[in-house]
Amino acid sequence: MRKRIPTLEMVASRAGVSRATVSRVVNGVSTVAPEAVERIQQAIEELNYVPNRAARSLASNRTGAVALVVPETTVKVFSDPFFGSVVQGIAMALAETDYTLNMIIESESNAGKTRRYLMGGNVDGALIVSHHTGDRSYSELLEALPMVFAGQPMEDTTGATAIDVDNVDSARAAVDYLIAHGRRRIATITGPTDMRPGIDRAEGWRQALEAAGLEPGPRFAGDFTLDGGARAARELIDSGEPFDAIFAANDLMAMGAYPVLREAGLTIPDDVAVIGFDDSPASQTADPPLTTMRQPMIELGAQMARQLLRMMDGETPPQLTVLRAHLIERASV
Amino acid sequence: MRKRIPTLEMVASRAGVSRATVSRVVNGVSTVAPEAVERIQQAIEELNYVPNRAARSLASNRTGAVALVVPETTVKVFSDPFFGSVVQGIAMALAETDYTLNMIIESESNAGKTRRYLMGGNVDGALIVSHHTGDRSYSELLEALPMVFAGQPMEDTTGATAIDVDNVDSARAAVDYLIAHGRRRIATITGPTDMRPGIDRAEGWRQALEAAGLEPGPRFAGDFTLDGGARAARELIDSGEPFDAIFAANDLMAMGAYPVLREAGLTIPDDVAVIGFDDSPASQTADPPLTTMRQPMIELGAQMARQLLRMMDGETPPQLTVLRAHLIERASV
DNA sequence: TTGTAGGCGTTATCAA
DNA sequence: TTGATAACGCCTACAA
Repeated sequence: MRKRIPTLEMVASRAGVSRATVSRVVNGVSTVAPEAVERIQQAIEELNYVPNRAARSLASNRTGAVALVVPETTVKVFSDPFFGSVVQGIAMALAETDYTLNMIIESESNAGKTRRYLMGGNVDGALIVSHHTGDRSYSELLEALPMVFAGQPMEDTTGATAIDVDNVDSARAAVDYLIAHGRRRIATITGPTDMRPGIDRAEGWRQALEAAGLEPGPRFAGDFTLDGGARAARELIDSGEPFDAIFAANDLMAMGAYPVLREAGLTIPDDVAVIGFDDSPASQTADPPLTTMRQPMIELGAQMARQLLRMMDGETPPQLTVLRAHLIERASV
Repeated sequence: MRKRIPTLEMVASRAGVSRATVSRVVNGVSTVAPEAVERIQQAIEELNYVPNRAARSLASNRTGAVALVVPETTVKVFSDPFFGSVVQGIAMALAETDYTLNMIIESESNAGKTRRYLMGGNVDGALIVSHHTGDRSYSELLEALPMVFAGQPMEDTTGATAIDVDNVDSARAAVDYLIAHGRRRIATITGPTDMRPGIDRAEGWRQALEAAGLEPGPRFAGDFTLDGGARAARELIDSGEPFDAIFAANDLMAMGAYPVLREAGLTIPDDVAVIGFDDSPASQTADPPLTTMRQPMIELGAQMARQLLRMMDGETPPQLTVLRAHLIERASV
């Protein structure tokens, strides 16, 4: 039989005070006699008392919980360093508080479930690491619950608070680096053109070339996958256009290009420099190790959490906070 | 101002019945007149009613939540495909139920927090993806809360239910594969000898050789890192012992051995076959792509969740469930 | 500084 | 098949 869980009531009677006073001590209200505090704390200790969250939540109308909304597709690529690090940042920032993280997986099959959960008074706020961000289902929620998004939504969801990495700027930095290393015919393998990072990184590439007075190099579309990168690289080579560097919109595509370049008799970085984006784990073990842009994912997660904490405190934080990726120099440039 | 959240009471009055009846409908109790059900459901629809979890939990003494306990160190290597996939499996299995996943990060700084959380009636059960499994802090909890562990604890925590991969068996399968491909002098690079997987995989290697009537090949200790693998490979070569294959206890070490072998003038797989363990992402992009054993992590997560569900239903599931890794054939053998 | 008492939204036990 | 009604454990005016 499970032992009976101690209640406030039990602590009170043991300490010889009322429940109200115990409640005050538990919640750190200062208007309690030091001596009483002492007695009560001892009773708590002895009984091993832990406040019941449900009761507390019911009475106070606050839950002490935060929702972490993840799309199922992200879970599928859970090993995606992006997501993992963001969660790490969130978790770390939250660990210092008393908030609990409720992870909720969004999928086709439970579309309404997420909404119900968020509306059902289960959490005090929500962190959305989802790509469906533009969904109007969220816009209703926005007025009901403090929410912070990872990544700027495609559609300009009004009023949404988001933390994002400046993809344009970061891509430009990557291309600038290639230019600084003497490359002049810089090709790009882009991401899908219906995803923000895909678009923005291509734009950064374009801007960098323009700013340097170079003519735009060849450009081929990938899909953020290894195979997509290989395919794009092949097209690039078949096109016959000259190039001495490739800016790939992510590491996977960059590494997909590696064997294709090699088969074409090109060596990296002598004949062609390659730079990626993401600093994914495999980029380190690639041969040669891939130079890439690392996004401050942990920081992004931490910022999300901090913003949300502020919002739950009643503050109105900035709509959009932009972070910047930084270069990881390895041997592919 | 936030709109007032609809309550059971409101639904009841709108439908012209008592709260009790509404509660019955919400909870799917069948003893309600079809006509009443109809009216009530409509009222729920119109008001957009969602049951308040805290109140429900308080009254029913069940939370509808499950804790997912992760050690901070795991979060640090969150991109660890192991963890990600396990979570994915858990999430998927739980998505079909009404349980919510409460992720809780264990760290030095909040040691007691986890315990308090689990004891505080916050969840109906816990899934532990932690390596501190042997800690006695858990053994107390075991009697208070249904818990399922990922991976068999080193110390035989009594009464703990765990799902694990059979490392001995899986390692043996890997080595059998090498043997089937004609290798006869099979070396191993082991993991740390104070970790279960390290020990067990080495044991599987030994057993496979013994069963095939081969004499044990050279054996060197690594530490599951890239560098450790390289170091061990160097020792192996320097030892002068002949070998035509290496079984590395994980992919990272296998890939760490690659450049060392190459420098020694050995080609893979012609001169020496290499097989890893884990099917980590980088193993695909390695050159040559690494043949490896993939652990059924998603399945493991799903099993954990299912076992826990059973336990929360009052059943007593098996103490230990063992899964088996399967071979991913690539080009390194 | 402390205690009293009402209420938070559900569930569950009885009667009816 | 339904409805009162009493918990559930805690918070929070309000009074003392």
